[in-house]
Amino acid sequence: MSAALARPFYLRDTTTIARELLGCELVCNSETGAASGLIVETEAYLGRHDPASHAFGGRRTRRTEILYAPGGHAYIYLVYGLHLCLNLSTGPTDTPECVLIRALQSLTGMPLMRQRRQQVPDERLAAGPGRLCRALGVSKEMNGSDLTGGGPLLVRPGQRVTAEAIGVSARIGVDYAGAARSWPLRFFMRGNPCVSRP
DNA sequence: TTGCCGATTACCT
DNA sequence: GGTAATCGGCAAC
Repeated sequence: MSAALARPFYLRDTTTIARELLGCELVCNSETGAASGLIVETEAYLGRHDPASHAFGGRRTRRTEILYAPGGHAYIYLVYGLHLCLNLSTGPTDTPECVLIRALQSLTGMPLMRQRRQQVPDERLAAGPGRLCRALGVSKEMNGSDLTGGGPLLVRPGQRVTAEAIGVSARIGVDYAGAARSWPLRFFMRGNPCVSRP
């Protein structure tokens, strides 16, 4: 079993990290049990200069504060009053960028994931940002936790993914962001059935 | 303090 | 295809 990705991994270019996270294993040790999956879909959010980012224009509030810390922390927030989204912060201090984890291929803890989710095929257990938080047992109390050691969340190196195997598209659900709505910042494993949508 | 709206999902026709 | 659910963040008043 390989060790968690360490700080230097997270201090680099956000788009590069979003690509390299594909094929890595995301592990969540919640109070109700552990589960993990291969990351098969991500999106990059480029902070100050990205109208789709919560930190656009350098916006700094209680919610976004963690993004200004060094990369390698969890940024977890509630959307639509119902669902949590899990992001991994990236870049050095004062660079409020992050990568949204959009889908996993479940790997360990599958009975628990099935129990946490409604009756769905295994491929759909974590096929979406809200779904994967539910399946893994991610909670908002995990917001701000350090991904590089000691916390409930961590990422391990996993499968090697070639450039040809990576699909690229515009991000999902950011139609409000003007021209940024079409920026090619969504990355996914081509042909993987666990991606949130084709 | 008010009011709008969202980095979604499930279920409806 | 359409939309209800549900509430915290945030900007404006």
